[in-house]
Amino acid sequence: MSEVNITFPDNSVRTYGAGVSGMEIATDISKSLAKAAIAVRIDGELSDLSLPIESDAKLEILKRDNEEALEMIRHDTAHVMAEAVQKLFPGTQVTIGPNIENGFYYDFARNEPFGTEDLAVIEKEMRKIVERGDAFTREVWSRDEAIKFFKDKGEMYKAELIEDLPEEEEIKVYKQGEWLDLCRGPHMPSTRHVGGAFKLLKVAGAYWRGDSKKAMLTRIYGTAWRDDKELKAYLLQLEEAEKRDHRKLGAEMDLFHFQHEAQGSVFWHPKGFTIYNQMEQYIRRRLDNAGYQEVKTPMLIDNKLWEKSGHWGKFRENMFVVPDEVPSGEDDGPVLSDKAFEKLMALKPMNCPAHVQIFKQGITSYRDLPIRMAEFGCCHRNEAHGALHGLMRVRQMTQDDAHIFCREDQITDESVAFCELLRNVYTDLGFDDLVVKLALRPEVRAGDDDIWDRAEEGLRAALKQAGLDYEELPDEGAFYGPKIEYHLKDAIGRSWQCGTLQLDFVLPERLDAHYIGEDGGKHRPVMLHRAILGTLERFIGIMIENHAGKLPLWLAPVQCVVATITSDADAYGQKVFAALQEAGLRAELDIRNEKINYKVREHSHAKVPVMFVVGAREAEDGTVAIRRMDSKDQPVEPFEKAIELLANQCKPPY
RNA sequence: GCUGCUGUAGCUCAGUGGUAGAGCGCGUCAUUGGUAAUGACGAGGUCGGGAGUUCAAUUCUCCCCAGCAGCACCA
Repeated sequence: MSEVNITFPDNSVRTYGAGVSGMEIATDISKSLAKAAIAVRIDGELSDLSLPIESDAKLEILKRDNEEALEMIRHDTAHVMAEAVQKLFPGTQVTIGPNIENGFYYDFARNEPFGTEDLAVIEKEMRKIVERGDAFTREVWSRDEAIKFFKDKGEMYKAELIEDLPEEEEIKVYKQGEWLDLCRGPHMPSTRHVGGAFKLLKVAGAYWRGDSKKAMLTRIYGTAWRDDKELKAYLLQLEEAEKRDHRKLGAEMDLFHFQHEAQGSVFWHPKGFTIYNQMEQYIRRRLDNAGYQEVKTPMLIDNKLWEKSGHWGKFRENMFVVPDEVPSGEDDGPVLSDKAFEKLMALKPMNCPAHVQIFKQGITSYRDLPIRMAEFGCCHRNEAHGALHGLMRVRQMTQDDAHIFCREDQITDESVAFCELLRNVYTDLGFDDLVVKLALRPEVRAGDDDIWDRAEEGLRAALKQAGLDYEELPDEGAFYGPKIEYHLKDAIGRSWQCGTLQLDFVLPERLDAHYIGEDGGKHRPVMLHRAILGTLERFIGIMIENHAGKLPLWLAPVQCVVATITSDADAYGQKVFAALQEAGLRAELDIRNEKINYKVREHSHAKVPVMFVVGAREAEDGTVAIRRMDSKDQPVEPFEKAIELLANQCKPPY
């Protein structure tokens, strides 16, 4: 019988008979290891403990405390859930059940969708299956056998999955007792290894293969951990994250609201609009300094321009269309005539075509390029109702938009400059952990490959020079050019695209923009569509969640509250308050007939960063007791000094 | 838009086939209190909208609307 040499992580080598399994090796080393083992890594690849090893290999025995264990626990839990569901709800078809961050889901096809109340029942059944502790055993089937088996069982989705697997792929199924599932593996030794630290979290609809034209399946989300302590910690983290929800904080802090008469559009309250204005002014300073010129263009534009720009063809279903007709003033009868649809206008969903119109006024020389045209453009997009989400996804939005008109040879420099500007802004605003993606040429595209090569290379060079790590997304670019996307995460880990840089060779062509080149002839400029924040709405939403409402001083709607302890200090409080205002700070004076405890509590809840508490002593000495959010310290300083210090700290980062 | 869940006072929520309750908030009065809730009293609700079943609907049924989660789409 031939032998295999097994090399362990500490470089020790043991020799076994060929075909030895990971479990046998673990048992050979120690009983306790065999008990704790959940999988092996053979030459870097995760594998089942039960599979025979036929040749020399590096081997690592994985236990529950390995990083990969969580992945396996979750995946195995998904299998257990699928079995439980099929047992409880016969006729339900299984489809796919991958791991996701912090958990897993499994999509099921069933005529009657699941409700939330089913989760507890399924969970109970799952615990029985775990308790039963059947071994996960692997089998390799022939393709035809597998397809026939699943079709006979009425598992049409599984059969479809197998049919679509590449020819060379082995068809593997994993059994746990009577139940089995098509699966690539690996799995832990038995269902008992799943443990008890799992919880089903929610049900939701999801399209088969992510295609809205295909069937809607029911997805069940769950989470699973090594032990109850980890599970509890995760559930607590979810709860904490919910408290940071910008919609909740927006209401509590009196920043903004939404109502059905204008769904998807923000009613900014004075405090919220203070944040908005500060952000806008900050970006304006940044843009001014970076050589941008600000413009303002119409919101309501004839659809003839949208036809020319291509939006009417490609973006119409996202637009709000308005008839260009004087509505009837009669109380009864139709408001609009039958002919109303003949003359249409649309609320702009983007600013680009309007910017091209400004570019086209007069004659532009190559010497004028690049032209960086900025607008805090108020755009409307007719988003699907289900897409709307607080400030993150709205129907009326203001972009910190700009279009850079330049020559092709300026693309790289302009892109680099933009990436650096964006990085500086994000750093100012406290985002260092952004995710950057580069969306590359899609199948259907305009422009020849040579231009695309240059465009993509230009963006890669820009990202490199800006020192940003990024992920490439093939096929995801816009039809007119590649784009860089900057993503930020909200409190519960949902990722939102904020900044973007898009190269466009198409729109200048469609709208016939040109400049006069060195050679005296007409040339097409290239357009760079770019936004740093993306939209003020979304970015402010992200800011609120990122800071849990405790915004940096320069953005805080109220920077300082002067709170008096007794009415004897009211006059002095007035004086300090006036001095704060004089220093340009956003201040409030609280001389209500309330106890200081009450005032401190209330302003703390309102997330006011600084309170100046004044009583008889302070009035006497000309001082203030400074109380900062989340701090029990109460240093006492002369009020002029305290204000000077605070004014310094309230300066915007740029 | 699709699937599921939810919709009671300004907010957070309880509750019932016989037209409603708590806490916070709000108002009035008293209280002048040293860093996260002073006390008393009071006002406030066509129980999301419409239809149906019923002697009677906030409660049961259906439709609509909105919100939430996810999917699809996207800044």
